[in-house]
Amino acid sequence: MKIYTIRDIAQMAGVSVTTVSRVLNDRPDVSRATQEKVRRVMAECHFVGNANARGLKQAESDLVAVIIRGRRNPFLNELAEAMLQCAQESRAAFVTEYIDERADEFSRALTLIGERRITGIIFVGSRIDARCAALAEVNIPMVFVTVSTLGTVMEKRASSVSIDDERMAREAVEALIRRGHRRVAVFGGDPEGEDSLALRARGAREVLRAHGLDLSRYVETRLTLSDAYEAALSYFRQSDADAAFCMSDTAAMGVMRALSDLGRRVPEDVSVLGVDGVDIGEYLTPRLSTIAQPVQELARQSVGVLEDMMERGAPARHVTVGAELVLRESVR
Amino acid sequence: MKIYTIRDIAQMAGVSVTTVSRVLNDRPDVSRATQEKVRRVMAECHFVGNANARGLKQAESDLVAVIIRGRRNPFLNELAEAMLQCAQESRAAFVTEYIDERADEFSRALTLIGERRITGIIFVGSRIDARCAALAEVNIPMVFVTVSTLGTVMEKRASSVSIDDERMAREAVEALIRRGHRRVAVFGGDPEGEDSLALRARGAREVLRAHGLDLSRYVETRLTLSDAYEAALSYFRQSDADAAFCMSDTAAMGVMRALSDLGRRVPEDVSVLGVDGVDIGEYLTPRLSTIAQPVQELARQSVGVLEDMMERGAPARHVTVGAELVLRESVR
DNA sequence: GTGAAAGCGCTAACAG
DNA sequence: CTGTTAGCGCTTTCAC
Repeated sequence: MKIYTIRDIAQMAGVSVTTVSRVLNDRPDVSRATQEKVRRVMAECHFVGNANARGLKQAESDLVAVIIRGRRNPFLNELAEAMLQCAQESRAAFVTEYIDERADEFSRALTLIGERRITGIIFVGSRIDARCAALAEVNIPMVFVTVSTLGTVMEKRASSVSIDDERMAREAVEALIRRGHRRVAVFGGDPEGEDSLALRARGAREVLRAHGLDLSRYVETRLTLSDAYEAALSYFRQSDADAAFCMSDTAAMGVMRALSDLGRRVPEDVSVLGVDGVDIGEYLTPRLSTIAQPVQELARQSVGVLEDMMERGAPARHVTVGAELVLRESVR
Repeated sequence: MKIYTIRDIAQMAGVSVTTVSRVLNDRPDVSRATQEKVRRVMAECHFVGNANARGLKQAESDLVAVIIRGRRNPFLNELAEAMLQCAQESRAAFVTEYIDERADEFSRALTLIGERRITGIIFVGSRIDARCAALAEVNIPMVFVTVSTLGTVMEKRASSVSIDDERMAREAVEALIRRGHRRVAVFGGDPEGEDSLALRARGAREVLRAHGLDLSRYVETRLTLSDAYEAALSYFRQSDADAAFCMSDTAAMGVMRALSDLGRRVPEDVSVLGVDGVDIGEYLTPRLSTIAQPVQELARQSVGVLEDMMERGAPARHVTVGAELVLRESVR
């Protein structure tokens, strides 16, 4: 199978490479006749332009990288899918880049800037921490989704689109308390960071305090099925908690399994509440209660904000979208 | 933030671009001293080579595309992750390319060949059908994972690595029958294709026949949570089936939820058996029985076979790896 | 061991 | 409306 270049096409169509390039880029200044002739030849040869050459030439081509933390994270994948949908209409081309949860997405971003000359970045599911320093000198539009950069070192540089994590955590725990739970366990990440998990921990603490309770039932764990499962297994062996607020649906599933293993029923003995609202949640038995993140909205806004920055040089903006507490069977 | 080119580095290090290029590619013919000097300058500038330029020049760079059908498919994602792991040691660079389940991965492959000059392809979770014709003229190494191309038009051209779908389906249904089930429903895709789902349907049919039963309880559906759920809901409303063999774990989850909605207990009233062995399965209640695909093995073999083809010009090979029937709580 | 120079395929002035 | 020309940043002969 021969791979044709723009030059081959030009020759076959009896025009110059420039003209072919024009047709390729839908430039208006080509006569109908020439255009059709060129298109016909391209179609016959199954011509596909070389992206490397194009990328090399157009230093300013709009290429945005969507960096997703965790290929196995269903929520982030739902979100990425929705973003790519929104990006269809964008003038820019979007490429997804998965990165291991333990890897450093910021240095990866730097590499991407160097090697592919990307002109925009969306960080999906990143944490804001010291590693951000790597981005200090970068001056290309970026937006963080699912985490707010407000009040962090990135505030001025990067936009963010997220739910109000603190408030939603408050609402979640409040709901649990209102339903008679006094011994609320919380499964989350490092409560001292600047990320969304820390905000949720803070929100949970506030509400507990307001009700004369505290965050002493905090279980720090990675939010994976197996880690949350193990954490819950050892925690509930010696705990009288009657509710668990888990900072991701995936973690909640691990916790539910552990409870089941320990002979505790959900929700009769322990209520379980997750975060994210992944589709699998409502297929579980019992159906998982959750704080559903507005995936479409998150996607739409993040792509929109990035475009504003890229096309109109808009300054960093911080958007908060509404999440929804969805009470299903896993909460008593 | 300035983006440095190899030329800048050369200038700063007081050498020629050729030398920098040599260092960049770990060529042996550079003196220790020069090498160190260049490396130091590159490190100081956080130099990252432009992949477009490199890709443009090296028409024969080993770039393989891993085309994955369905970003939301947990099994395929597990598999892709494992493959990328194996690919770390490979000389070739691997890039993942997700494609919608309804899109055409074959024409996408053609485009990738044209625009990124890829030199190898791994199709993850593809179906073999008429669309393959598009690949007829392509002569680059390809391997299909999870589906066998043996006996199809692609047999000579493309390698494949998969489980013995027909046999595993036989084993699955056999296990169900052995446990006293006579009314086995099967949830799968088009039973008349050339893909793995059709093979499974065939295997199921054989065993049923051998036991004086038939495939009349076949429910054709897409193997997603919602589609399988809807299909099962309407099917079980008017069916006396006492077991369901589902051709993916995801579909099995949808079916379990539907059964639960209809007041049928799993496994007391209906046994459910899936395929794939995704990690979430053992966290469900009841724990999902499944035909577990050997993810690591599938990954290792597919990458290995592709490398054999790329580096040694090996002919297409067809590898069958062993799957394992894992009986858990969802089967009586 | 090192450098000069010729492109890879494409786009974008600049002329005509 | 169309063509000529000069690179984008890198690798790779081919000399020295």
